Formats: sequence, structure tokens, C-alpha cells
Amino acid sequence: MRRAGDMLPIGKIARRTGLAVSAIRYYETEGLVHPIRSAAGQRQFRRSDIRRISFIKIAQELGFSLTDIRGEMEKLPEGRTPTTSDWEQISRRFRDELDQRIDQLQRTRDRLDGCIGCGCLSLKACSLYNPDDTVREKGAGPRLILDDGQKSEEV
Amino acid sequence: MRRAGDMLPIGKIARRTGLAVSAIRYYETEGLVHPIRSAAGQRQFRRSDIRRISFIKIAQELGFSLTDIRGEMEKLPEGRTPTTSDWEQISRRFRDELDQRIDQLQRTRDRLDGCIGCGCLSLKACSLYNPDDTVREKGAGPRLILDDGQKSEEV
DNA sequence: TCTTGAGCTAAAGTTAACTTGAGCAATTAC
DNA sequence: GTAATTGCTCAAGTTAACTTTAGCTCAAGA
Repeated sequence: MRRAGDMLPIGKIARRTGLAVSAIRYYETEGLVHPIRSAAGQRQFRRSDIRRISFIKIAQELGFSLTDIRGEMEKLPEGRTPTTSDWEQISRRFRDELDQRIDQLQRTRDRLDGCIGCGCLSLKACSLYNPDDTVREKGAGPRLILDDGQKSEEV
Repeated sequence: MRRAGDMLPIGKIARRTGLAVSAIRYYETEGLVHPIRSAAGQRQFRRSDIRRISFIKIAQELGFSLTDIRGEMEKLPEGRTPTTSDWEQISRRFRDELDQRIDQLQRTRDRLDGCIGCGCLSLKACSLYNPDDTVREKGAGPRLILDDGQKSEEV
């Protein structure tokens, strides 16, 4: 039994979440929220959609894309808004992601340290470029072929 | 005295750097390289442009935008390609930037840790949202106004 | 009832960093 | 000398996450 009074129009959702109305409409087209429609075709949101949108903004703040976020929400049974225990699962996954990004940046910084005095700035030699896994994509992508048929001097 | 033989056409630059020809042309429109033109209007690059483009790719790899990179290069006298000692200066600035990004991510992760068991997921209460300086932009931007004129229940 | 204010749709605009395509011109290879 | 390759310009397309605009409709208050 969902009384009309339980539902909120898009403007209130916008005010409660701090988002623009257009952003909320956009989230709907992206499948992140699923308002029902009034007889006249206006969107009607549940109160829990405020929490749902808060989740989206927080996850974005953590650096995740809307696609990532939709993915996480689709793992929940029947597309429900994350509960406290859902959040516990999800936030652990987010934490792991953050850890990986921090590690990656730290490795980059360390490589940069090793290069401060070097100044080789050569794509063939510099360890800053192609650190680990940029090349080897089956043969496509940037080549780093160095022979242009001329005496390879200074570069 | 710049002999024609010292100059390279765009295709060779592309092969030597691993970039697409279109990307190099794009860099020109963005003011990142400044090839001269042959009598027939074809681009002619200096050998040092290979190094210049290597610098661009490396800086991108470190996470800087083309705008940032152009900014760094414009600090150099008469728009020269970074030398070894230029690189020393620039790489220290880059290092500082990376440090700041790492710190930021670590703070975010730590805040997330404090929230794993919490699950409040409320934009008004959650320390994950609006961590430090997201609000207070002179009054514009997201409001986080919480009063919608209804008894504020569950949220 | 009449006037605002709020909502609706569909299409186009925005930024970054390029790519793709069309239609030609210049160079290089044989 | 001719074909294949490379290069040129200009315009439009791409992705993400939205915003803006235009042209209407609906709802709420005096």
C-alpha cells in the first residue's frame, strides 16, 4: 500500500539531495533510479530514493563511475536500495579498489623519484612510460618502434 | 641552418613516438608542438620534437592533462623542449602533485574505513560526502538543504 | 479562475583527448 | 610516368556525466 503522500516529486528529491533536477532525470535514463509515474506522467519517488541517490553521490565521491555504481546496485536482490549490510559489502569492495589505486600511484611516484635526476625522457628507455602493462595488447595500440631507417643519433 | 634532412614528416614522428598521426596533428592544434611547414604545406618536425612528445606522453602517464602539460612547457624560455635540468624542476612539481593525490586518496580510504560499519548513507550526516571543501562555494552549487516541509522521518 | 511555478520530452551543447571520414594534393616507389 | 603512399583540411563522431533550450502541460495558490 503506497499512498500518494508517501511519494515525492522530483523537485523535492532535488532539494533533499542537492542535485539538479536534470541530473536526477539523467540518472533515471541511466537506470540508477526507477521512479513510478503519476496519472499525469510526473515522476514519483520513494523516500528511499533519497538514500539511493546519496549512495550514488558518495560512491562517485570515492571515484567510481555511474557504470560501476549501477553494477554494484544490480548485484542487490530485486534492485533494492542498499541497506546497511549491503553497504558493508560494497564499501569493502570500494576500499579494495581505493587501495589498488593508492598502490598504483605510489609506484608511479617511486618511479618518478628514480627519474628526477635522469632526464632521459625517451619513450624507449624511460621507465616512467610503459611501466608494466601498457604495451602487449595483442599487437594493436602504440608500437614504440624505434627504427625509422636513419642513423639513430641523439633522439 | 636547418637543412631539410634534419626535419621529419609527421609519419616518422608517429612511428618514433607510437602516437597516431591524428594525435600529433591534434597536439599541434592544442599548441603542444609547433612544426614548421614545407613549401607544399606539409608539417616538418625537428628531432627534438620526439623528445617533446615523449615528455607529453610521460606527463600524461603521470596523470596530467594536456592543459597542465602545456602550462609547464610554457614556463620554459622561448617555448623550448624540456632539457634535463628543466625536467628536474618539472618532475619535482609533478612529484608534489602525486603526493597530494595520494594523500587525498588515503584520507578518503580512511574515512571509508570509519564508515564500513556505519551505513548511514545520508548526505547530511555521512562524513564521506562533503569531506572538507565541497560545499561553501559562495552559495552556488549543491545546497544540502534538508527541510522539505514534511515531518523529517526515516530519510 | 487565472497565474505562477513545477514538470515533461527531445534534442543539442559541454569538456577532454582524440579518431574517423570525405575529398584532395604532394611524395615516393617502381 | 603512373600507382601507391603519405599528407592536408575541415567536419563530425566518441565517452561520461550532465546542463541548456525550446515548447508544452500540470498543479497549486490567491
